Amino acid sequence: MTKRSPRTKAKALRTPDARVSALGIARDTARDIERGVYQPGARLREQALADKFHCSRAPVREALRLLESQGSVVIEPMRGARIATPQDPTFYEVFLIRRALAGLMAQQAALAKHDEAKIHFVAAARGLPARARAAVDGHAFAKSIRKAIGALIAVSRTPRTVQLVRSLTFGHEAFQDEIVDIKKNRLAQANLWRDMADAAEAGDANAARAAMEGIFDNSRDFVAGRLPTETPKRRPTRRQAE
Amino acid sequence: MTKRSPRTKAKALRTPDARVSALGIARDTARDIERGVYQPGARLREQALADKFHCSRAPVREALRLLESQGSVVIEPMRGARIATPQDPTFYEVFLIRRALAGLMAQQAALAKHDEAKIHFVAAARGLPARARAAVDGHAFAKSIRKAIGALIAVSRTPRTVQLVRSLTFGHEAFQDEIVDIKKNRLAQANLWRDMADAAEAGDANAARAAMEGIFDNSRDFVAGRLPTETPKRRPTRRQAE
DNA sequence: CCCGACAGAATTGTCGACAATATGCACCCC
DNA sequence: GGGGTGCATATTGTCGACAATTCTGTCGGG
Repeated sequence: MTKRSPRTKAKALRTPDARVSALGIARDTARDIERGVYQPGARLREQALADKFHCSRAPVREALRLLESQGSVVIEPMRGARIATPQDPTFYEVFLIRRALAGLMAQQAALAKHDEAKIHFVAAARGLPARARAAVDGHAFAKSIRKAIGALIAVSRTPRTVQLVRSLTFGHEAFQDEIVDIKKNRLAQANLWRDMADAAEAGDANAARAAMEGIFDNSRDFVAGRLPTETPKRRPTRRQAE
Repeated sequence: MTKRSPRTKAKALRTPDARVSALGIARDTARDIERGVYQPGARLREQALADKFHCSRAPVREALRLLESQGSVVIEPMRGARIATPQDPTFYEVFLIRRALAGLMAQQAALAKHDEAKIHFVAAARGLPARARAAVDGHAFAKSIRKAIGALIAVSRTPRTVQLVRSLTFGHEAFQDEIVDIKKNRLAQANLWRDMADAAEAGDANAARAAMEGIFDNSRDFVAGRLPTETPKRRPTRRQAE
């Protein structure tokens, strides 16, 4: 007879755009960055973003701080926010860091108990070899890979690691599509994902981590061959606003 | 010609505390957290910090966002900021991340070529067991550990990783001194450092990483055994400010 | 006696405006 | 003509106030 009346009190939001808060702005802007709407190094003026989202500069500032912590934006005191540039001299080191953190995720996924998320991940990873053979180009297969990554994120339960990897992936994910564009790499990576799924189901953390690191090593062989030619080390333009 | 409006060029700082900006507040508060001024889980009310630093709430909010990105503070929407506690889900995850990144550093140290930095690191690490036996308390030994860490940083040549680990060490290094306060742990860690030095000299990256991860696992056993007695996450809704 | 609902207080989210500082441009001197 | 200097503009940092939401203490009913 206990009348469960949750304290939902008719949430009436007056603002026309109900989702224009700091978090929403950060999410939308992050998506824009991911989609390449802004050039690397482009300035993000607070007033412009405030006008775009029909709000004040305060939530925009919060959103920019959030994006900075995510790594996709760099804020310098009194000089504003800019899109982060992958022109770091530590490009290869970032690759190694991502490798280590991804290995941690695989390890945690293997240690996680068997629940629906784990079953989903194992299924997604095991299906990759078949998709690698069926896919005619790298783009379709990359989509499947991203699905498996999403399942891995869900099962590993390592939000901070995911956040860290995201902040470090900027400028690197461009290689991924190229890597799986070669059928040999595609199949090799798919098989490693399958190995990871087997290890995860068996609870073998070391094997899962080794498989994940193998995926990165497979990519590294590809990336290493084309990295040395990249050292522009100059600032092409000064004004890249908007 | 344009109109001439001569203005005062004198730089006059009106505020008595010239360095009370968001960054300064973040740094000072981070130091306070490190020194244990705030209890883990204590709330950080914006107005209280604003009063403390004689400024408005805006820079305080910026500082809190910064501290959140560093992991020493947890912010929940509409519920304010709290000092991060080991009970927070991300605490152990941060520990694992540090473990993975430290393993990467050891790995890179082993792969580095033999130069003066490597010789220095190997010597520093090999000397730890003797120092562990000679040290009468944990504090002296912790100093030797820090020296070895400095040598490892120099030889591994992973500045980005070091920066990342530094940003994640908040609230964790407090345990380190306690861990080496027990002689058994002290000796175990020293021996693992020695193993790491051996592996580094032999160029065995996997062994070096395993030794480093062993050091963290040794610490984890200590931390895990002491955590349940900390705070039982009940409902300590009393005033925990200041 | 315990559970749910209500009102008050406390705290956070957002806003518009002002002050401080960096950037860009024209001018002046060499 | 080139380089340094100073001002005008644009952008960021900060402030005080209001609105929205959550938390706390109290009251009434079963």
